[in-house]
Amino acid sequence: MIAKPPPDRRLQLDPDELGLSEAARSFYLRGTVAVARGLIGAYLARRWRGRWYGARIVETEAYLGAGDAAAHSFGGRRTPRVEPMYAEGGTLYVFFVYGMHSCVNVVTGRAGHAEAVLLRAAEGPDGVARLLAGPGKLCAAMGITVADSGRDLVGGREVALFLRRRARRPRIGVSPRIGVDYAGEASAWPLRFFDLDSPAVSRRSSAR
DNA sequence: CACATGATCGCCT
DNA sequence: GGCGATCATGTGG
Repeated sequence: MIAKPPPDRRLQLDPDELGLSEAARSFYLRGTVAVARGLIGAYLARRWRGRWYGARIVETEAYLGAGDAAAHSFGGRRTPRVEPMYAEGGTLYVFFVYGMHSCVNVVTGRAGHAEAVLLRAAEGPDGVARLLAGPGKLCAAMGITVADSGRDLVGGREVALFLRRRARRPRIGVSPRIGVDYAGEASAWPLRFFDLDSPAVSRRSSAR
């Protein structure tokens, strides 16, 4: 049996103490851009040996499916790797790139639409932020791998997404997506969202 | 600060 | 056979 990588111990959290409640299915069934914005300030969490580990999401990108040249599902591409993108909103889509990094996405909308939100950075306790600033680093710190691809977040007992009750709306900045220069005009679409007040954003943003 | 490069391999062509 | 939804490190200004 393959051992799953543990999350960073410093990310341990108590959902009750933080005033967190799990996101319902309906959260994921709105437009992808709305979900990408709504995920700023939410907590991605993973259970490991009975305890929760997680961090507050501060940077996301929307990928808009068949019509988006930057999306893995561009043109309706449907392969075993991409298959989870076609599942119901609330499913995880994790892929492996550059021979060494995993990246985690949250699928949005109804099954068959293949849209998703890439989680690019999160904020942890002091000193851990640098570990979470970037999609590959975020996955590594959380211990998330392609073995988690296809998992359902809703009611998930291993990986879950929590919203903060009574949260103030974060101030959100917008810019083009990172690392998709090959995608023609889609590379300029304003689909990256980040918390303007977080020091943990993966790259200091130009756009304000 | 702005590039430039290497590492490393699964996936698609 | 080529390249990528990345990252760390190195160079030069």
